[in-house]
Amino acid sequence: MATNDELAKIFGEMAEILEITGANRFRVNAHARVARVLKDMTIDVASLVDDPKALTEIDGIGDASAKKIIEYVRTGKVKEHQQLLKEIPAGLLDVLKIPGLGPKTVKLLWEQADVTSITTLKKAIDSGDLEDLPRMGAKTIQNIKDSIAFVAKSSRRVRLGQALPVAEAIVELLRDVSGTKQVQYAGSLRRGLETIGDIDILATTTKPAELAEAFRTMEDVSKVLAAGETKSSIRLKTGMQVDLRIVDDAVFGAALAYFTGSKQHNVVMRERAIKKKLRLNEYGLFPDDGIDEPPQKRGIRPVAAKTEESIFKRLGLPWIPPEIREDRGEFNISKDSPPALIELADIKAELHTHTTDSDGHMTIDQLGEAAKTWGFHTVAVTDHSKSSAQANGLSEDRLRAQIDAVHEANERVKGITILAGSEVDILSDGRLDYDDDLLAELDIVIASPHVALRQPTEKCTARLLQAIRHPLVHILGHPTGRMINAREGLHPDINALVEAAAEYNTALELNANFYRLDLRDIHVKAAVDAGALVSINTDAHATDQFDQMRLGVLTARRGWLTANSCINTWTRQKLLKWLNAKK
DNA sequence: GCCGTTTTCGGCCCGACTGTTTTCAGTCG
Repeated sequence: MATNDELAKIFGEMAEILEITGANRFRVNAHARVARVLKDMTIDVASLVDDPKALTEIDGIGDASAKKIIEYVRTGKVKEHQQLLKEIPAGLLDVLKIPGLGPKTVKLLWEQADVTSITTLKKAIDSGDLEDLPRMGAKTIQNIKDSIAFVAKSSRRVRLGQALPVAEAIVELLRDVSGTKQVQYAGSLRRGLETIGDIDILATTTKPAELAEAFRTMEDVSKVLAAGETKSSIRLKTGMQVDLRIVDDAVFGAALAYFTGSKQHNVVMRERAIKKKLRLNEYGLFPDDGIDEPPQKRGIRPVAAKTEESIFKRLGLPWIPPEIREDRGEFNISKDSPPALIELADIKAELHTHTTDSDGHMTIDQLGEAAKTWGFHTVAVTDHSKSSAQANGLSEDRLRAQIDAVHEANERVKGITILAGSEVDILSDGRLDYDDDLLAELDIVIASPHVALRQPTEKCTARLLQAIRHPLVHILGHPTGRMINAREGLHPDINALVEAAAEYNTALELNANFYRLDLRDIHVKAAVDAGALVSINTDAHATDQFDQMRLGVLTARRGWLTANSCINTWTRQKLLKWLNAKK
């Protein structure tokens, strides 16, 4: 979906430039919203340009944006975007990305100190030119210096699987501080986003000063960024930022909803409140009496605050799971029958693992025993195929020997079914790495792309479709091959894949490894909408990696997946029947 | 620039913290 990404970038840049040049802030927001909508779409926006009505029917895209989208698809550029780019030096957009510097300050730096890039900003700081500017004291200048150094060192968002254990450790630590009542992480982490910008933690306590102090003096803190009465903010030595909010126990629900976000979801929540003559903030849902001063400061009692449920209910909504609070349709779900999103406890089988026969670190028996401790009824051995030489992929003879070994292990390891399978490479032309005769001997076949991960959309879509349509393939493994923060991977036409998957009864894998999470959330949603089956697997190479299943489940929930559409939740009988239908 | 269970025009979400000010602008989430 290259067009969507390109256009999202263009609209994002337009929003940023408009912000710096001081345009109407609602116009700025409108552009930023179009960028977000385009990024979230799985349909190629280029396929809609022949029908302008289809474009403007999308929430957030009006006549003006539709015209620009059509212009881009037809001509490869947007005139207004080009004109805006000429209005500011290109390097100024990098300056805007420095934490603490917003559009107002960037404009000031540019107009009054000739700052046009991070390089010229550094020079301006060193020369002392900034000191004469309004609101530029020694502390502000030092903060800018620190932020530049920070951005240069680590501007990346942290992967979910790395942030989650850190947050859990901090929550545990704070829970043990005297006076603490409730502690929970919120923000993008609670929503299960694939990467996390910073960790938000919410707490209630009878001793706020002690809790804040304990937080700011934790072992791995490198810098205290803020130290207020209710908000503390720190940076860890790893570069991750963590915010702690201390709130009153009686308004924990309101605060939790507020700090869980997403920002877009919250905006819609507050707008809904206003329509009902109410006012929503992190202290609760209040009657709106038209007075500007915040109601909680005037002693007005909220109509809902203690729990998230009470707030949703008062706004005429069911409790919405955090993972789908993205303003991607969650406000349309039925109050009486909200979707029953999949849960970790629903998972009864792990269908993608590697043993010491290829590049894994566990034997078949160890794999079986480990899977049992997770309460699974079935686990599949799916080592790499011969082309994956770097991963010690199995030759035909070695695979045949492994099939026998799996059957023998099944006799030894009681209480679980171990399947003989393979993660067979999808070669660059769409053929599989083993002949059909051998694949037919396996209990389960996962076909995955490992090479040629830069193929253009058309070519890789055809390649993956060939695998989906193959009569012996059960699961398309990690369909895009992306590695979060490291490798783009393929950009196939996801809608074509999910439709074919539904038609050919082939499951699409949601690989739960925290580097992959592939399918990603919006791809899962596309699969759900198309009625395709999904298989969540850890791709475990060692017994301690089964734990990553929860990351896969979080991502699946973000894609609105329910248990019955996930083959890993099925009973052994149902699963084996489905697998055998393809032999 | 977008949108409509009071609207095709007139609105468009809310509060904490910092660093600078001497009552508040700017940024962030």
